[in-house]
Order: sequence, then structure tokens, then C-alpha cells
Amino acid sequence: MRTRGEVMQSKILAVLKHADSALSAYDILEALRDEFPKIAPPTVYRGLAALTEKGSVHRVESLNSFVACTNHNHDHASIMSICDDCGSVEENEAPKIFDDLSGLLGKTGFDAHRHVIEVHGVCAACGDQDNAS
Amino acid sequence: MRTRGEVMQSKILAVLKHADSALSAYDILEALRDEFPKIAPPTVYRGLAALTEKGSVHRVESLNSFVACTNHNHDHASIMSICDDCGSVEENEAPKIFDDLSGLLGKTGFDAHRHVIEVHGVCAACGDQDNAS
DNA sequence: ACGCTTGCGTTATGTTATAACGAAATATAC
DNA sequence: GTATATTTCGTTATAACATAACGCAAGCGT
Repeated sequence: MRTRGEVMQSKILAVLKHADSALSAYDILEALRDEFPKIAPPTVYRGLAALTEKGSVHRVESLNSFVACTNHNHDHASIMSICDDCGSVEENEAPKIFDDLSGLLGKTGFDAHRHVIEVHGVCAACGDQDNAS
Repeated sequence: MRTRGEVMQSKILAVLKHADSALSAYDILEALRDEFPKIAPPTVYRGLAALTEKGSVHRVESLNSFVACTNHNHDHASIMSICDDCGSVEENEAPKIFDDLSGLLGKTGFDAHRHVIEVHGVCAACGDQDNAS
């Protein structure tokens, strides 16, 4: 039982890859409605869960939405920088910060499993635009 | 018009302070239902918005819920360590990590406004318990 | 006192997410 | 190769989280 859900997963991933911002599960649902008129939320959420597990999609917790992973190495945690102006989400790597964090919390006896680092602000493009005006 | 909403805000804050984990807005709603039988979601959300603005409450993005600030200085961003076992949420300060983050993103032209750092894992108490068993 | 401004409570609804179940597809036993 | 077990999927329904909009009431200025 290998390939049944994978069709839907690749469709979902394709939708996310073509988007230029994070999409909610219901945005994805809408996007797939043309091709799958009877698609329902659990189908999308199941696909997203599988993709997230693999690391090819990340959930953006502070937006309740999802982005395609833009790294070649999917086996990593990321820092998400989220432009509150244009909605773009960039993925940044910074292993050192994750290590610092785990170390810091380790001192208090906390065993870190999953890091959520999301930074809201204004991206370079939007910042330039503001300066120009 | 000074004191009308503040009563509700202090009630909400009291509920959060007595909780030993993060509460959703609807948990708070339930807790206040005894005293205010007709209370509705917007009342709670408005109170939470005001308290969050002041810094006396923090939203935990990855849990869609809220905790009372445990720091004396409310004017700061925090690192939340969230125990997936018992649900406890600890607030940790680490200005250096925020600086590192802002610096790192600044290099890409990103202007950081708000940091969300939430670490899921297992707290000291729950870790000890697991070892003991 | 009268009207102006502000923000609150309420109703209604929008958005995000999942439980539960039956049907279909694949695998396993014999 | 058929019967049975197992997994996964679509579907229905509903739960959980959040806010728009409006009217009323409280405080304020005159």
C-alpha cells in the first residue's frame, strides 16, 4: 500500500510550490477544487501531515498555514522570516541558533524536541519600497 | 472611560495565573462562565488582546493558546518552552538569541519586528519521571 | 442636560482542524 | 486464487479557534 495518497500529496506540494506566500489548508482546498470537485478538508490535512512528516512542507505556526520547503536538505529545522507586508515567507538555516537554544534550555532540564522559530517583520523588497516612497 | 474593560481583563489574567498550562480562549470562557453566565468569545478575545498588548499575557502560537507572563519586566520577547507531556509552559529570557536572530536576518535585508520562539519537548519534571519508571 | 465619542456586549458568522465511519485498495494466509 | 486482515482514503459531521458588525451604554465636553 504505497502510492494511493502520494498523488494527492504531490498535488498539494505543487500548489504550495507555486504560491508566493504561505497557504492555509483551505486555500489549498480551493486550489484543488477544480481538479477534485468533491475534495474535503481531511484529505488536504492528511496530505499536509504526510508532507510535513517528510519535511517537504513546513507549517507556519503563527499563520496557521503551510509553505513548501525550499531547502534541498529536508532534514533540518528552519527559521521562518515572515513579511507582514507582502506575506512572503523565507526559510533560513542557522544551526548555531538551534544549538544555542537547546543548550540554554538543557540547563533548566528541558529536553528540546522541536523548535518553532518564526520572525515577523518587513522583507528587503518591501523595506526598499517604503524607503523609495 | 477607564475602568469598564479592566475588570474583565483582571479576571482573565487571574484565570491564566492560576492555570498550570496554557489556556485557549475558550478554556478561559468556560472558567468565567460561572461568574458571567452570558459571556461570549469576543469579550475574552478583546481582553486577551489588551493584555497581550501590555505584555502581561503572551500568546503561544503553536498551541493557539495563552499564558500569563511570569516575568517582572513585561517589555521583552520570550522563549517559550512547552512540555508536550504535561502541558506546562515556561518563559525563558535570552536576549542574546534574539539579537543573533535579528542580526542574521538583517544580513538578508529583513527587518525583524516580532520574534516567535517556541520549543516543544519534555520538561525536567516529566523527564525525571520517565527515567524513574 | 444634551449630544459626542469610545469601547463594550451580543449576535452571527467565518476560519481552521479533526473525529468517526464506511468503502475501496492492497497485502497475507491458506 | 479466494478469503480474510489491514491500511488508507473519501465523506459526513462537528469541534475548536477567531472576528465582523452593530447597537447600546458609559464617560466626556459644552
